[in-house]
Amino acid sequence: MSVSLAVAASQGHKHAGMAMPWMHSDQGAEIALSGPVLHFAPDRRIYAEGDEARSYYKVVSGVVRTCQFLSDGRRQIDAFHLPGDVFGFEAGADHRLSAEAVTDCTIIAYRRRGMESVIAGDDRIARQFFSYAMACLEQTREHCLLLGRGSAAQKIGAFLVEMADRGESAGIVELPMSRQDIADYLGLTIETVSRTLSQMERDGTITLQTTRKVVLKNRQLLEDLNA
Amino acid sequence: MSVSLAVAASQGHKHAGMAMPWMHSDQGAEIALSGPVLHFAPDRRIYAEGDEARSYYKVVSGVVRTCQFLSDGRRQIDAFHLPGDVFGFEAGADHRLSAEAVTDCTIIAYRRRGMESVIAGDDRIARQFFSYAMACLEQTREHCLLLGRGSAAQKIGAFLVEMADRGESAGIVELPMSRQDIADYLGLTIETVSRTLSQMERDGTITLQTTRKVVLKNRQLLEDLNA
DNA sequence: CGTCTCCTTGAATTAGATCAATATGTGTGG
DNA sequence: CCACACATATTGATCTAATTCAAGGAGACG
Repeated sequence: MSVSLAVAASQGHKHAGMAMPWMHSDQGAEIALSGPVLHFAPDRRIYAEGDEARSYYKVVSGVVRTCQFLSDGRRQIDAFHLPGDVFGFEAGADHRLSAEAVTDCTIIAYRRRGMESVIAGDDRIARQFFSYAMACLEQTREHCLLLGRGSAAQKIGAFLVEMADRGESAGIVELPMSRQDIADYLGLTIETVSRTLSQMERDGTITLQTTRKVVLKNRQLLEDLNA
Repeated sequence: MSVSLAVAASQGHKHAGMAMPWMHSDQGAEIALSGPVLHFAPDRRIYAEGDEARSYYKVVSGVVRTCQFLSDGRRQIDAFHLPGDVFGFEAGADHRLSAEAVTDCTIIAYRRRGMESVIAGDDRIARQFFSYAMACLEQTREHCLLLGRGSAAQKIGAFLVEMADRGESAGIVELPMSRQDIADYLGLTIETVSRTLSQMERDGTITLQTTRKVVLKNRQLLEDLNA
């Protein structure tokens, strides 16, 4: 019988190092069986900024966005979370970001209490949590670099390359999110996102098979836009 | 005799919880005696992106900036580190950012080897390292929000409030860094930084006693610019 | 077939960048 | 102390990339 990762974690005896929830392991099925499984329809809120951080989550299928809202109604998307990614992991008592379903999605919740016992009880796991936090930090810094310094073309280029790297097939990028989502991730407007993609298609850098399916005709060119 | 924090850490027996290096404790003197102490003149490099991360550091006096350089010669400053702050802390083998002295400064280096033994040997310390990483993450996300969404006035306003909160005296903000540094932190040009500050002075929001000394006449107004 | 939402395109506007002087320091040597 | 040089900062005049405002299309779905 397959023991729940969350339970294994809270017991703190087992070395679950090979199957930490943020590792996109091949034992997906086992992990999928292990925790409380939740479903969300597009644009449904998973948790809000300020909610008590009782759990953290792993995406099984679909896509989740984590974001902050500003008083003027604008939104900054911090990250898109694809299957295998973990989100909602907090040091403090509350969530600092909101999380919402981008597409229909299935996620597993892990009790946070479990996490803390684990850190107290297992060095290897503690170090992995630490590494995970540092990885997030690095990713966020990369995002800062893009937001602070990039032209629209640089931002879109970097975004497409990022999505290509995270996706299955190398050349064809499926964009599960709307233009508005992309705009809010990159600090642009939907019009600029749309125009930039159109321009790239005219240049022959990409092909837009459908609005949400992009073929990278010249990936090198996209990469060269940045560094 | 006062035991070096770095040594205490590498031995991993003592509970140094109350004096973790990133906590700006009152035992500054003790800590200052404890590690290898280094001095840097303004604009001197402390380490470069890609250097092996043998140590992490704590600012004793002066100010340090951590930054990334782009191929086109531009620079994104990730953070300014004031006395008491820790920087150069990495999960991986290498530094992902460069660190440079903004002003004349004194810093303490902590052997990284120590850190790892500590994490392995002491749960409380492991958790504090984790918390530190998460705190950095939160700060970086805040920075993203500013970079992605702010107008020049919002960025400068937030920056002044941030500096005011971190500094000694509430109303008067000493800016140890150049306009170029501020520009590279906020994703602006020096001209825009200068113009925005001048405009704020004309509005009566601030007074520029000297170019590096700002009086916040109406802090509330600066805060309201953002959220 | 119509309605709704999302996306694209066009024209006008603007915030910030860029280019170009000028000014304000700040330190150095006479 | 002054005079000079050099770095840093301010200010002004354009320029431009991206936003805003305003229509149109293109799919999805009942």
